[in-house]
Amino acid sequence: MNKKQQILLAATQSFSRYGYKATTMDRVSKIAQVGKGTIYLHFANKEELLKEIIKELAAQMRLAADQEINKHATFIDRFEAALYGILQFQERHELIIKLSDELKDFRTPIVKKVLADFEQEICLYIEEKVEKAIQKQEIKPCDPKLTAFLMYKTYIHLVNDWKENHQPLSREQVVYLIRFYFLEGLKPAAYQA
Amino acid sequence: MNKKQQILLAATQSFSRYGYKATTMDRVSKIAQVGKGTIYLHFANKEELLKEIIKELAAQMRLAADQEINKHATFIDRFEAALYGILQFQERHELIIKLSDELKDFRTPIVKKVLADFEQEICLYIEEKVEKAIQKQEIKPCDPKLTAFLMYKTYIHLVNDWKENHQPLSREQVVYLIRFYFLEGLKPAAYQA
DNA sequence: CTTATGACCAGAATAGTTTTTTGGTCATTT
DNA sequence: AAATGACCAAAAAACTATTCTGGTCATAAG
Repeated sequence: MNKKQQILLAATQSFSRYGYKATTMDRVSKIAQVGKGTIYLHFANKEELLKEIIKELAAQMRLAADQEINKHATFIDRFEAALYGILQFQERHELIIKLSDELKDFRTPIVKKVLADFEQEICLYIEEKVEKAIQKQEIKPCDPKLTAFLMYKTYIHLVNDWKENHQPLSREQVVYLIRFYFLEGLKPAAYQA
Repeated sequence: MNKKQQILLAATQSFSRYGYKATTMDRVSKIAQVGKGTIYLHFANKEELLKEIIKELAAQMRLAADQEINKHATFIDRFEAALYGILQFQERHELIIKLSDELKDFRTPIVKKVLADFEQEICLYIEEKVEKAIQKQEIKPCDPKLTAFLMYKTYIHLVNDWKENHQPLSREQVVYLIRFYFLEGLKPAAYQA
């Protein structure tokens, strides 16, 4: 029964473990215990299969963040809560990390496009929240698109890039640091006046 | 006469225009109007030639930044001035940009290493300045290494990555934005108390 | 004797060719 | 109507032949 779910699960597994290129449709059908032709009853092609998985992942992250957000009143608390919500997805992130690594080794245009879409999806989400916060005067006026872009990139740097040459940061540290740099700023209180 | 300078100039030119891989030692010797063997009297090999060029570039940037810094009294002014100083290097940056692009297309370990060294060089420089500023209590206490890392990355994002999908930012905008996000923070004045 | 050179060579990169793999189809089965 | 897997064209990989290039060094110039 529900063959489509089996296929999605199998594909997610294989993409996460072996990457896009090294995942064959044959293998997916084997893992899903489904005829290869069956995959094509549900997905137009390999690219669409990956796209759908990523789309679902983005939707789930959005949902997780929104749920956390609703528990808090002030922007700063909501901001931290949303970050926590997203950071819970550790295993799900593995797919994204695997695809990012793949992009460094091979030049697979499909993977590049899918990841770019994912990035834009997340940035748009952050952008929405930033816009609302500006309207409510919970943060200073700023370019929401640019702010979202920098927040996302900073998040990636703290979670992924920093650990390449240094001790990796804990979830708590990441949340603290983003709050510290984006909300508080480095200027000491004495200078504020 | 001063053959070493001729070689450095020729190599810089060719590396900037064609990248590391596509620059042949033959071509460098031709441009420098020097026998190929002569290059090897001054540089151990192709890698060392690039390294030396990058090292000099880093030193020049450091000097430019320091000179600007000395003209200003407060950390914020010095910070902006140093950024301006570095941003003046437009043409010099072309070498770095070319090498960065090359890294995306081919997997040349030497280029990767050289660029990583360059990045670390700049981060170390920023780190020094941040440390001093903390000591003088011109900015809040923070991890200097991490702060330098984020500042550098943010700078690169604003100057390079942002323009891939958006209108490029002017020098003035970049300086303003780094100041805005790193020093001021998004938290509005009302929240400060 | 010191400095400079470019013909030369081994190994790397590239181009060309053959073989294998794989995304996607569709006639057949369930 | 839903599912399958043998099948095929096209892409990737493996292999080979050819060209290119970093680095050397015997020789030349100063």
